[in-house]
Amino acid sequence: MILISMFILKTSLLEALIYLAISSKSAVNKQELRSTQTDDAQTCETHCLIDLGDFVEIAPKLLSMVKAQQMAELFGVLADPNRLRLLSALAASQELCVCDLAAALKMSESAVSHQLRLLRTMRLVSYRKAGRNVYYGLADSHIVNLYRSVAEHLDEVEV
Amino acid sequence: MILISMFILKTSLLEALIYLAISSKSAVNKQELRSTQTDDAQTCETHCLIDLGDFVEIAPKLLSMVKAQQMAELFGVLADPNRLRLLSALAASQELCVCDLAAALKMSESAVSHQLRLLRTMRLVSYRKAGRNVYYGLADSHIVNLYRSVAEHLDEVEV
DNA sequence: CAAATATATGAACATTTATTCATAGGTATA
DNA sequence: TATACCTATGAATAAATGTTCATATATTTG
Repeated sequence: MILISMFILKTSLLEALIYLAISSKSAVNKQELRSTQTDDAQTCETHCLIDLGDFVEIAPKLLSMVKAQQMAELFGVLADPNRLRLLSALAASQELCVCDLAAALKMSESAVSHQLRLLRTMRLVSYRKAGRNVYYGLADSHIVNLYRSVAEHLDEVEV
Repeated sequence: MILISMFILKTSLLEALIYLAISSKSAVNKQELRSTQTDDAQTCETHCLIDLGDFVEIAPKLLSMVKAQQMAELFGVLADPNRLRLLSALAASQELCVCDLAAALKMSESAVSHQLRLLRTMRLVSYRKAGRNVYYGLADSHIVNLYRSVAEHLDEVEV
């Protein structure tokens, strides 16, 4: 079971999803992790753990605040229907301009632009300016692959 | 490339993430997908697509509103740091009660209870009542597996 | 039975998020 | 150069989200 998921991760595109999560601004992580580890404040009198020693063991396995925040942000990008649809459009075509994306998704051009800015900030989309048009595409990023995997499978199952 | 991701999906836990996304309330999908296909409203005069025919081709590949919404909700569960930390705590131990979770994560018991309710609604956690305590654990869900994949890899990389 | 404990929940509040609206910047075309 | 077009962006508005606070329910213990 563990072996399987390890293997999957090695080959999978999910891999760098995680990479992204920790590579960006993880300078504070270590320090923060430690504090979470040692501090076992308790609000209730009687602990429910079968073995109280477990409490100490669990602490170091907890996601640190910083990591949790980063993972949450990552998943958060994919937690909006319109962003997913934007990605689906970009996955369907090589490049698309704001105007076409807006038309295809029936969103306002402003809304599209705003969301693209977010995706651009997260480095999920590529940006190419040509004349007065700006062409967006999927960046060579792993979240994109995650999305693709999910979307492909979605199609597969639906058929 | 496609082959690879197909294989991954077959074995992967991501698989049913998607399953979940479409299996629940996808009755409206077909109808909705069609409308998205045929309707190519255009807000801009000059399309940026190299080939205008692409526009028609892209439409059917777009995520439908319903699907996008379902996928977004799915990812949304994992888009909160405290929920991720709750999951990490439950992953570290077999079962934990509300009170211990609150203590371990330094959250109020109320906040924990609220979040657990959400996780319970999404069937991500198991619920076992014993006396006046309630023990929560990770359910055998695919979203949980997605989380696990990500979290495991996170550990791996950090070391 | 009364008091204490563990959990759940509704309401209020604060924060975040996504859209729209108005406007500005930059580019092509007349 | 003036005008039209595409995109970007700040501000405002609306909606969703998460926490706290107060309270309710249920169970155990004195």
